[in-house]
Amino acid sequence: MATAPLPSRRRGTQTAESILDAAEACFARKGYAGTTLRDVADGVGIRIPSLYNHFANKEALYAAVLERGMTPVLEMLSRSVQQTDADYPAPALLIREMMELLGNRPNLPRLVQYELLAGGQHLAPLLESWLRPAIAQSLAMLQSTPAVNRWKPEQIPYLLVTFFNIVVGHFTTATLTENLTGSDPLSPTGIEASSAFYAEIFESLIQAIEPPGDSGD
Amino acid sequence: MATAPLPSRRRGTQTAESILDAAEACFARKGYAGTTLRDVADGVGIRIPSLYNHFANKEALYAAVLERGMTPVLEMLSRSVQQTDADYPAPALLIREMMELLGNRPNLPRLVQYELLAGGQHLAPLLESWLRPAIAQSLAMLQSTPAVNRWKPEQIPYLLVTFFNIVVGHFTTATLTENLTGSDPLSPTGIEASSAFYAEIFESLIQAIEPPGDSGD
Amino acid sequence: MATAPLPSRRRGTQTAESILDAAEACFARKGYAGTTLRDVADGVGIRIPSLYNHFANKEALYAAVLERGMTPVLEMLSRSVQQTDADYPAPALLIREMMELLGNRPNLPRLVQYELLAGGQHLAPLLESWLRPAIAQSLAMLQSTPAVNRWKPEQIPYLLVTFFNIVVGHFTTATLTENLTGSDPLSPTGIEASSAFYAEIFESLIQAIEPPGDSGD
Amino acid sequence: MATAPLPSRRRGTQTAESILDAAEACFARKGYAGTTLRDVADGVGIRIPSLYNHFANKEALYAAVLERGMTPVLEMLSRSVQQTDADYPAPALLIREMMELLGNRPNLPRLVQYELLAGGQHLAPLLESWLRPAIAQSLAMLQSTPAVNRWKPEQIPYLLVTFFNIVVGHFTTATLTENLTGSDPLSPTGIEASSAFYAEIFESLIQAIEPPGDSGD
DNA sequence: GATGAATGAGGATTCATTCAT
DNA sequence: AATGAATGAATCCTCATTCAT
Repeated sequence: MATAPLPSRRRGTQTAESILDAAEACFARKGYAGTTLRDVADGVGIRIPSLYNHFANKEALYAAVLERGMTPVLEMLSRSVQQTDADYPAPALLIREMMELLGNRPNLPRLVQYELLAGGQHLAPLLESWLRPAIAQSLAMLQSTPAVNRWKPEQIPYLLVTFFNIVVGHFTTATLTENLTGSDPLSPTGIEASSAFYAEIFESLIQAIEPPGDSGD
Repeated sequence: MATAPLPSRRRGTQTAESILDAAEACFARKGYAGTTLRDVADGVGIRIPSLYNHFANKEALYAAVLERGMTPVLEMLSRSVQQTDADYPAPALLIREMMELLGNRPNLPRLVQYELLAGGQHLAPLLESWLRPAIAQSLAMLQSTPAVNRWKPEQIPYLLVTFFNIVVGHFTTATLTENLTGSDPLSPTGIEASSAFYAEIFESLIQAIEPPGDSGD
Repeated sequence: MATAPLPSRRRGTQTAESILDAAEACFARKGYAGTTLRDVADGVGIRIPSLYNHFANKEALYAAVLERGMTPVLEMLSRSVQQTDADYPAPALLIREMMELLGNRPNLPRLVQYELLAGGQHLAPLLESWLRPAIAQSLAMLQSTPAVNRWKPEQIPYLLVTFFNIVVGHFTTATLTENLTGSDPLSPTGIEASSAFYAEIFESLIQAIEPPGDSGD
Repeated sequence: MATAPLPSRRRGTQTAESILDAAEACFARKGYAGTTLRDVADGVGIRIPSLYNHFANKEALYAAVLERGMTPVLEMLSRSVQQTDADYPAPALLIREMMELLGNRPNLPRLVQYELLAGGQHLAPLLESWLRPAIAQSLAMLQSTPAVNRWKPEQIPYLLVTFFNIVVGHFTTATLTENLTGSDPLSPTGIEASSAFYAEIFESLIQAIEPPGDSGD
């Protein structure tokens, strides 16, 4: 009875959600220009004009996909940054969490990569409200680690970008990687192994460097 | 005088080259689906049908762009790998060389990224003949470094992918990076600085790790 | 009032029918290759893309035209054949009926002739389900006429083809004929006169032949 | 030595002839609209612009094909008509000769059929100078046969058209016929058999009709 | 909320033709 | 005589969008 007619508000919302699902898959797979509203409508099982009952146009649909997809990512980022109070393993932990999140939503990194290639115009507003402060704090955090004696301050942003590229690239180069290793880097196992690997790299990079001349080789 | 009459055959070849130039820029900027033959033709300054005097269709043009663009990269890779006989700093050197090459052809990494997102179907044949053996030797090379005691054999491919992502990502996230740092990462200075940075990271990662403590576990 | 709002579904169906009408005229006049979708759209009074709301593509439109046009012809043929039980004047009657039918749909013979010249690929499926059995029975019928002592069994199919050619050719050579006779062979009068003529020819050909040596020539 | 370099005049003529050959095949197979200059050039083994060294344009090429093809047919017709002085079996003989000629040039009937469907505009000038008088005499000839008591004068032209359709149709319905009989109606055997068949029909039709039983009408 | 129908704009591709070489 | 290159015009078709139902 509770599920019977479904308050039409809810049903509408559900349709919109289905559209977002289908659209996310399409945009992630083929990019904005490569995706047609027919692709999306077919994915939902409705006709094209129905899409316009839920989204103003293709552009708005794309923006909605991006926003819905980015929200959990940005939330995690800001949350992770705010708990800097914890001792220090946050960075590596963040990478693991991010990898896990993206592993469950593998469309997102592709979406982001396409968006970046396209100029990132749609990402800007989202980043403006979320990532900006997150990055600021992230920088602060990084500067409080031992790495501070290793990397010059102006290199810190590059360190961030580097890890962004590693993590996002993990998903966008999946076919290539699979071709190389023979195992699927997007499978739970692959995600697990590689997130450990990336975390280790990260930790290694924020270690203080051995003062050269010590016991060295 | 040297350029005066231009042995007619030459003119055709030059047109084809101009088309490749324009097409490379378009495909790199907007991807395959987002690029219009009108875009390309306008870039060359000819009419659309003229494109068909030089390339069978959009697809063939794209393939030609990719091949022409990838050739120097693949050549460098294979060359670099073959000179493994040299002592050992090859890896870091390779990164610097690659960054320099890509810095002069910033379309290439974008082209590759778009292509990877699209499934890499067109990259496959190119990689098959060049990168495959290069990678094999590259693995061998890596395994002859001190890192061998640090990374498990099955992690080595991931190390490669990681650096691929770092280097390619440097170019595809350029706008984002610029937004973050305020300076253009694609300028000669930016390329110089970041290639040093990435090389340092790389060297750091293939260092033998300090046995934590000393006698280790 | 009867034509006022038109139950929307009806409107679509009617458009499709108008398209078929226009397309039939075009294809009959200029053949498949010579017909452009612009011709058809102009004939209907709609824009070209609207055609695609009703037919998948030019090819499908052509197939639909052919099928719609051939159906009454094939139905008549099979009907006519089935009533073979009647005494015997069926053949001549069939020719008259066919001439009358085609006289009212003079596009059809031209359509068929164009199609045959093109290889008859689209006619095959239609003929397969209708004409095949019809021809079988037609042969049986012919063999039960006095002509049986005149034409060898293997000539019977040629007799059929001959009449096919006479009837179809009547329409496709109309301009030539008119040029020759000065009167329109496609006018009701022309159809009437020539169908009598062809029927007489047919009857004459299925008469038993005079045993040569009778009353001489 | 006589065949060595081939006086360039001759060579040019030969190319033109090759073009006509290829064009004839193309036009016969696919009609005017369905034939592209690329088809023709490919058939000859030259490039498209070279066609223009021999024929002003597609239209002129088509006219030349038609004229070259029709000439022997029209010559035979006029020759055949002129020898009416011979007793009388001319008609049946004409059919046999025509079938033999067309059997060796099976492109011609298809060419003519396409041309008729297209309106016969290009055939008109040819017919004007040849067929017109031929037909006049042909009518006279027919009227001097026993059939004169059978067919009304105004039916005579239809008799001619009928045989035109039978003969031309034999070639244009070849695929259909083959499908029906299992043997190729365009093979030497098929031509031989069917031309005998058509001749017999013709003779039968120009016989005086047997006054059915009584003393006639 | 859903959809059949219509359409302006545009997209890849073909075609006949021209021209310089 | 032959042809590579260029191109205006057209062709088939797709796309995003609108609107009446």
